Amino acid sequence: MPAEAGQKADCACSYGMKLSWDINDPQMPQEPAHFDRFCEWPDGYVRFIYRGDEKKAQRHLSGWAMRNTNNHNGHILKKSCLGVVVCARGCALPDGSRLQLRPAICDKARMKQQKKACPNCHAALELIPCRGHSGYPVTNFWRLDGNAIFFQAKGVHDHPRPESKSETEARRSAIKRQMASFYQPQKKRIREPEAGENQDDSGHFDHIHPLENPEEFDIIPDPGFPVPGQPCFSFPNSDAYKATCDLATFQGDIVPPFQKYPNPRIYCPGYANSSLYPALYKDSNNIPNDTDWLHLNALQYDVNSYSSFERSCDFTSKQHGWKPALGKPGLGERTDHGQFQAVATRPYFNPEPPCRYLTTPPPGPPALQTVITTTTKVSYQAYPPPALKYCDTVREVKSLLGCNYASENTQLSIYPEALDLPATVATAASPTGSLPLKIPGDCRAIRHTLPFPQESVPSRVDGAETWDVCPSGLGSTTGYSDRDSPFLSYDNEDF
DNA sequence: GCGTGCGGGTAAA
DNA sequence: TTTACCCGCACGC
Repeated sequence: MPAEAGQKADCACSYGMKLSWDINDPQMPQEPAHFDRFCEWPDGYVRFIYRGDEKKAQRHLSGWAMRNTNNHNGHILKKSCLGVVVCARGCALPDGSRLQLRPAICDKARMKQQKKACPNCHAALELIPCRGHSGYPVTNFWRLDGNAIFFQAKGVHDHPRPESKSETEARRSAIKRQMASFYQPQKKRIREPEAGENQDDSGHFDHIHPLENPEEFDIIPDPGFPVPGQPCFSFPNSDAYKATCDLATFQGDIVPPFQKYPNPRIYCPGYANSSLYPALYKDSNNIPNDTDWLHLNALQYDVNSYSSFERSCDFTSKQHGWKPALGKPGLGERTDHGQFQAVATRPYFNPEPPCRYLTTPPPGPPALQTVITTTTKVSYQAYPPPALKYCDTVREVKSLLGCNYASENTQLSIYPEALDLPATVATAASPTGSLPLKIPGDCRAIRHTLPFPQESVPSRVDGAETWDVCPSGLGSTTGYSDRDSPFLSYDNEDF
């Protein structure tokens, strides 16, 4: 374990974070001596430098459902997170996990996707928008410069991980294969006398009732919170697989009778009157009025990934007192800690971790003007490099995290400079060094590492946007998929 | 059909 | 001016 932890610790401090640069810089680090391993699930204010021949980096891949965002900058590709699609009821799957689908990137496809029913409870699906960056979606920036691909993420995903792209693609391809192979015998049976007993649609479901839990076939079982004993599914019976596949596929085309529910308050009782509902919640007035809903989802959020840190350090978070928040919608704590904008605008998750350390919540929309989130026609200005390196104090936090490495096969990149709460003014990360870069909610939101008993306030370094908790590299890329193995299943392609 | 990248355009702050 | 976001288009798989 020590060796493993050490390896992860080495990866934790990405090379990109060691160097001081910002995606908006007019001049990027030239010919980096090292490159980072590709991180499929970047989270937090992280930066990576990938090799120019890194295929995944070239494709700007991400486990998160990122869509292209026009920043009117041809040199820097900006992508924003779409969030995750979940069951509106927050139904629990047999394994205790939650439905966490990957939002379709295409707007049209996404709208279509949201009209589908939960494969588990047939309730409506809901898109949980990402609000991890001061109330706005987490943004990722890609920039090709020389022989390196620079990546910078801004924001902390405040939602569970969706199904990764690779998983989605694998599942879709599997579905196609299975569909092709399944319908052949199906047609044969229809022609056979004994097969004509029930061939209509309703009968179809009756046939496959034992498998009417297609949630097993399209589930992200809590990516950051592996359920012991059921990391993946085993289906010795391939026929059952096929049947379920078809079922799920058909279900996906069924418009549920209760496609939407009429009570938006269920999303966030504390912010029911908020006019800051995400744009993607244009139809948020159709939310299931299910008293369990909020609890379930709050629980899900706590259990899953209410932040990158929990995702990577979930066990640690419990060990250090976050678990009591489980199941608590957090209204009281919201009151105690104020309304964190990023959370207040998105009522889905328990905002406790991000809020816990907020002191003066913004009464209204976040001070976005002080947060550089895009690269729109950036007016470049030279700025002095930071005096300190990012990882100077990493060791300290690493020690804090030492107890949680076993929690997940992901790596942690902790950049404690951002843990410095008072240091909400950063200069290094800003392309304009002379311009104080205030990091309002988003920076504070990631200070959820502070509950550690060994809590210490690392000396401020620089670059408030450099705090990083990233299940990066092989840990997330391989371990996550392998662990969860949701794509091993067969499910509705529409999901 | 969908993902992806690009770019025009608009609204809000 | 900055930023987010909508939309359409083209291209590739």
